[in-house]
Amino acid sequence: MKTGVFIVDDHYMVIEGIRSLLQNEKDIEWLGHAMNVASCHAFLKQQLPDIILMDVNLPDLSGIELCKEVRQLFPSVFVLGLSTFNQRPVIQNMIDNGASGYILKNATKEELLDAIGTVMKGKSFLSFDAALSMKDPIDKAPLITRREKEILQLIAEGLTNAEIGEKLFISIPTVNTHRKSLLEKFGAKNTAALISKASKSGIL
Amino acid sequence: MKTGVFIVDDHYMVIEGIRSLLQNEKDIEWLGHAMNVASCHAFLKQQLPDIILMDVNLPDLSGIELCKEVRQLFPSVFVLGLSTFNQRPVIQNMIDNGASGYILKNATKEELLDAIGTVMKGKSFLSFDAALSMKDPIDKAPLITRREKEILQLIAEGLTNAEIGEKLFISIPTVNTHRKSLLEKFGAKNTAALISKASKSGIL
DNA sequence: AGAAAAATCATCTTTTTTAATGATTGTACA
DNA sequence: TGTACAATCATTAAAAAAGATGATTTTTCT
Repeated sequence: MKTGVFIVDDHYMVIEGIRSLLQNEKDIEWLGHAMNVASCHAFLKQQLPDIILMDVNLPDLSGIELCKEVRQLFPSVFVLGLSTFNQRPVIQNMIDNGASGYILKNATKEELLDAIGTVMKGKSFLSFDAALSMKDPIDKAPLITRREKEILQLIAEGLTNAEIGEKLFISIPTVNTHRKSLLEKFGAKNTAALISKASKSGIL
Repeated sequence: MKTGVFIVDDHYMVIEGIRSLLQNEKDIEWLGHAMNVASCHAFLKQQLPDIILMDVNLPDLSGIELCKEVRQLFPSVFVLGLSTFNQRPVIQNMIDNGASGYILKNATKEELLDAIGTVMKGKSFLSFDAALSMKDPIDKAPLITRREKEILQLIAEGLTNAEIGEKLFISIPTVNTHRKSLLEKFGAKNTAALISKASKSGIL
């Protein structure tokens, strides 16, 4: 019984790379690819793969949503995230939404096969170890609340506390409180460092 | 006479994808790949390719530097940048440093061959058209000076004007002047917006 | 060599952020 | 059902950034 593999990624060369890696594998059947959410939907109406390799950031921006949907509609279909580095928060988000793990785009053929095998056994595959062993510094994003995120985004847009307060119908001191907890949670000395770290960690 | 192609990219799957796309081309000889600047250097000591496909952001962070070096040391070697979207400023930087153009990682086989052919004729290949037709909003980065960039980075790290002045041996008003021209060039209302825009445009 | 751009410094005012403390009201969850 | 935690508001003060103007010295490029 072959494992049906489908891939969703907006980079043709990555699709081609994975296809090339998997094409001679006896246990794997290449079902095709989609380069956006819409065509992935279209495919799933026709046929269900065993596993979907899914880029964590698609042009539609809703890779996380897609993962959630797939897992809800078709619980038998496993999702394995495909990512580059410094996308830890996005990956976490994807796993929270039902992905069975993720694999880095610079993984070797062996790692890829290992990941597919592991996931098909119902286990999860995380290559955090590989990521951690890289020198690339991964700023892990702190957990922030809905309100804090909302305010963080407005700060990044350049609004002052007064403007944010007006927009959200809250007082300036309140905005300030959230701002301070953001600074603390991110370990940032000031707004500049805050926005910089938030950007790097993928929240913005 | 075959065209010798070498690739520098930190994503194994992209390397594999391009190899797979090019392997049956009669006019192209696959010379190998490097996943970082160091091993690219090592290769160039042994053999000179006709064209190097080079990822714009390598783990060493010095893709632009590498491009510059290669073009200076070996003017006969063409460099074609490999990029994803929203990296316009980085690409521009690479072209300013001698790259003959760039191609998106979601390009088709035809586009890739076209790009290689065009570059080998000594022309430049830019897939800006393709990029522009995408809905992905590209924040084009303003041209900033070396000094401004230096200060921008220190601001992003959370240093105050006084600290920056001390570090760079310049006065606080000077730091302020640069800061203001950064705000103006980026069209940002304040530091938060500045860092946010700079991050999005890939400068940080 | 000369023009343009970059980098430097200064003064002064206003606005905004940061810090330090304290307190109340919901609400989710064990 | 009580205990975190989130979200709200307040006061006061110090630090920092932003805005306005003007000027000099280097670099860089043509």
